[in-house]
Amino acid sequence: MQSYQTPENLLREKGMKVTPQRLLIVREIQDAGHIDVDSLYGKIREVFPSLSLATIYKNINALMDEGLLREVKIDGMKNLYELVTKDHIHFVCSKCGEVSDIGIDELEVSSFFRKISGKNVKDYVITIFGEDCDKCSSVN
Amino acid sequence: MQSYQTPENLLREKGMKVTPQRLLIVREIQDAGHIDVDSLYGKIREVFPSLSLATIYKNINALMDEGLLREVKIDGMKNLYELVTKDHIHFVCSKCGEVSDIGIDELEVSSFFRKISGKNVKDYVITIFGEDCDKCSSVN
DNA sequence: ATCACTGCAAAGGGTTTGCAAGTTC
DNA sequence: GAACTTGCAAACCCTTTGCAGTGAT
Repeated sequence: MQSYQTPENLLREKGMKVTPQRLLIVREIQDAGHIDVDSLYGKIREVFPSLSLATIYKNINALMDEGLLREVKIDGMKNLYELVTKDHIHFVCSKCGEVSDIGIDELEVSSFFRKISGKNVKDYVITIFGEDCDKCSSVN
Repeated sequence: MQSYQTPENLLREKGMKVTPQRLLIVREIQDAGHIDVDSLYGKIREVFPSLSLATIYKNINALMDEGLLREVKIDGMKNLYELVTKDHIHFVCSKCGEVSDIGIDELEVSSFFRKISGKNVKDYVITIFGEDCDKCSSVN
């Protein structure tokens, strides 16, 4: 299963060269779950101070071209990036802005939307907002 | 109901000055349903050739600040803008890129997502993709 | 040895800002 | 007449591109 691949294998399977910079970029995205360009840049520079923003962008684009990475657009936030994994939707905490994945049953969701829209739903992008995020709740 | 207000009244209710440029901007967005900045700029310039892009942006931001306008972010498309109306989700045709509104029952959708996520869903942004759009289908 | 990647600097595209002139209320 | 809006130009992101040098396979 793709989700359990090491970053290195993910890259090799796509025929991408495994450079230390690229490997760390993938690892940091994996660790973060969802991350924006600047935060990623900051983290990578702790290890490779000479790394340039252009390299971040080139890698993000290369990884998206290979289908390993996905862009996540949420209102009022910078674009985030996440590794492509099996079906999930995004939950965003209105208090702290934390984005987390919620695993779903793809067919259940498709058929729900087919029912209410009358359309043959091939794909969907769903973000739900609420205030009961794990992080905030645990701080109460 | 807000949805049936004239553009002029929408602006007055928010205490915004009703200039000819602004009025036309609101009308064009209303007509288009969903429109990107450049298309809007093109349309407005047919009537006001001297209108500047900065004015488009200032108005978009002012209208969003007043809660009259909403930004619609869809992968692979320029940002679109739509007047804020009652609950709907977006259907995007994978063939032609047409974006259309699908009216929904807000409570039904909330409770569906509460059920599958275990979260107290306060809001959501949903885009569904398919190939059976009205425009494409009618051309078959 | 080849092809791809990195890093730098410059260019590009989209959006915002400051200010003077004009408009709405 | 006060407050706001427009239009222009300049400034500001954020992102991409070109190219020379470096590194992976």
